[in-house]
Amino acid sequence: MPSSPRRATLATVAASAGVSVATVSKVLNGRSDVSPATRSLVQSLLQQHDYVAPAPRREPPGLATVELQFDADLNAYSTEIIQGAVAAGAEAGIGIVVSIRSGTARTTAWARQLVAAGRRALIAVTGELTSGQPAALARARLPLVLIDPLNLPRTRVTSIGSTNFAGGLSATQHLLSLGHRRIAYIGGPPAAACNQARLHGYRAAMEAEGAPVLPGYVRSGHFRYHDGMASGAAVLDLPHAPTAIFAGCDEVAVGVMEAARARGLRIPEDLSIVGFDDTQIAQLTSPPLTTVRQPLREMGGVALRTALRLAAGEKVDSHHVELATELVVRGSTAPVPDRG
Amino acid sequence: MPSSPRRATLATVAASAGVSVATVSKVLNGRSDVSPATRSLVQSLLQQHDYVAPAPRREPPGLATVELQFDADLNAYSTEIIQGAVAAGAEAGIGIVVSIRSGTARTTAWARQLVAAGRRALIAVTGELTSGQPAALARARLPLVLIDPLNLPRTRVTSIGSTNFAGGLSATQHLLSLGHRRIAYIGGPPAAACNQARLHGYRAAMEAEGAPVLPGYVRSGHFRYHDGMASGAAVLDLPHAPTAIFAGCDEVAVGVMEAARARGLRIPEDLSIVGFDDTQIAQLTSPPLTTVRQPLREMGGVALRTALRLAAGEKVDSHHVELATELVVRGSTAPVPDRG
DNA sequence: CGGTCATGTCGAAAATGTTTCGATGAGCTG
DNA sequence: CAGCTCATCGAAACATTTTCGACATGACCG
Repeated sequence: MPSSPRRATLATVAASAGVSVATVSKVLNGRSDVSPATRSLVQSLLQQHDYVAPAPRREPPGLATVELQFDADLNAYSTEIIQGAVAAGAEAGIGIVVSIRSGTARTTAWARQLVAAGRRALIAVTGELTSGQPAALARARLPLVLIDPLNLPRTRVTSIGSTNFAGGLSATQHLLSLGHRRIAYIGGPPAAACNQARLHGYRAAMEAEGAPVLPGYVRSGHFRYHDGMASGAAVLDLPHAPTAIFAGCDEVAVGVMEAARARGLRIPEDLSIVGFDDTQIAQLTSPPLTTVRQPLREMGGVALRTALRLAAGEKVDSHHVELATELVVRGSTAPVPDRG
Repeated sequence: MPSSPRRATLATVAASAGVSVATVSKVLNGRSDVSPATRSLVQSLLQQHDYVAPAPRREPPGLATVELQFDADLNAYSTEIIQGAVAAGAEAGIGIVVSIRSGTARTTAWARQLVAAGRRALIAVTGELTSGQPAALARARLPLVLIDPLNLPRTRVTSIGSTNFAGGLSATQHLLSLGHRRIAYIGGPPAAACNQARLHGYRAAMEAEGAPVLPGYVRSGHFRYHDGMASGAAVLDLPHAPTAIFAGCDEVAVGVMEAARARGLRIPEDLSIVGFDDTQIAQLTSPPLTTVRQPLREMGGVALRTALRLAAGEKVDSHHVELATELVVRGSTAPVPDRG
């Protein structure tokens, strides 16, 4: 059949099917008043004629969305990221779709579905990527931005983080400057890049000061309250217990606080604690938590803007951006007690 | 202006603007061959006539979305709601777009924009509605579900809450059963329906037990840490200070805890505290907070499913649904100290 | 058996919105 | 002033959806 110069319309299909235009329209819209026989006839002819919906109507102004995906249940950290992304999205007229990663079946199909649903980009927070996923997303033309990725795959992906090394350094220096020498580090997953950087910052500060990292002083686990409590208990029960603990995140710090209280230790008189993140809970503890502020809202905002630039086809300046951390001194740190 | 029985069409607007249908169509589609004067004239008339795009065409294949709007910065409470809505959305194949309410300019235009962007419904959390807003949303055919609304407008809107009265009752009864008689209530905004219900539950329990509500024992403010600390301080400095405090939410409870600690009071030995919500922070305090669990995740999920039913044109069983609250006893409450 | 009624299919015509293309007139140029 | 260009606008053609009535069919009833 000679390809007609003009695109097929309902009229074309209707004529070749021997039905009215209205009937073809009904088939397209899944109306009920079409007999199954007619329906399937029309459908096959629609395919034969390569019928495609006409004029993609008015592109609605606010349709664009970006998917913000978390790896696990939301917590205080997630909340700050969401807040930042939502605020930046509002400025750009972009909606933020929050999702929680579940058993990822087929990445390729999933990515295509997201694109079809209008997502302009995907921001994955603290996620673990298999090596094939960036490729699948690229095939679907879905830009990817990572926030605090657990692992960095070999392929070039864009990621946002903060100066974890500097943060770990300054937290530890703060404790050292208060006279502490026996300082422990209770961190997160050993494989996580951000955890490693914080740990190295801690080690660097200790080494520079000539303070020894005693055996059992470096712990890992998850960035969760219960891990903090368990690791805190273990460290405090050491024969040479520390006088200060640097926790890998605020939630862990709160767990450490609880372990300390259970042992009758006063904070900060008997034990100093520094957290990391400066989420809302850092201000709710008693005493308020000294912590390394990670600009989580800004990170959410930067991730969104970066994602939009990628979606617009622009090049980004750098594959990895780190925002500055900052030590926030509150009430959970004090000079080392007289008798260590 | 009398609402016409039929929806406004391009022809309606064109007639009232004194231009052709084609011109109005061009304005809608942002074509260039319309003079600025005509364009703005038509645009204002489009608004006046509440023109909404007709037949939502064959729906795009992708996932539909529902807007989840918060009234202020996100906190632990918001996080639970988001989590519940996202989980329920994943099951239904619906994306959750989180947004934070900002200076709402023109509700009507905003609602239309949401519809155009593919939102199936709007869930507003703890928001304050002006009386015109439900009408504007209805005109745009955007179903509305409220979670814990501050005020209920006269018009019928669908809302989700929890049994605040029963929660206030059981929290207070718990304290009474521990022997407390001097119990204060530190709540949220006086006008908020949920706050009033909790307060009345408190009063009912006190009255049933014959325990007097002493002067100054009922405080209001916002549901925030600092309000809790300020009101807690005020109550604890009364000549007849309470032996127990029922706080209107967990964050306020944490503020009260801090005020108590600043006065050298031990919790729970010297002062019992009960919170409300059972957000994540209730488990992070020291001691862990006794609180009234509000099923926030379930509320988020129910709100989403209700919104989807409304969007599908189904009737909902009831305009207001309340999920059950439940007292969760942890470590912040204890029998009244020997010498009241 | 004939009449009536409900139901399922279908299309003509009306409605709605978009696009094309020619008409109009203002402003500019020579 | 003739002639040209260009922005603006609407009539008409188009594409699609919706409404409503027509028709056939079969069930049910007297």
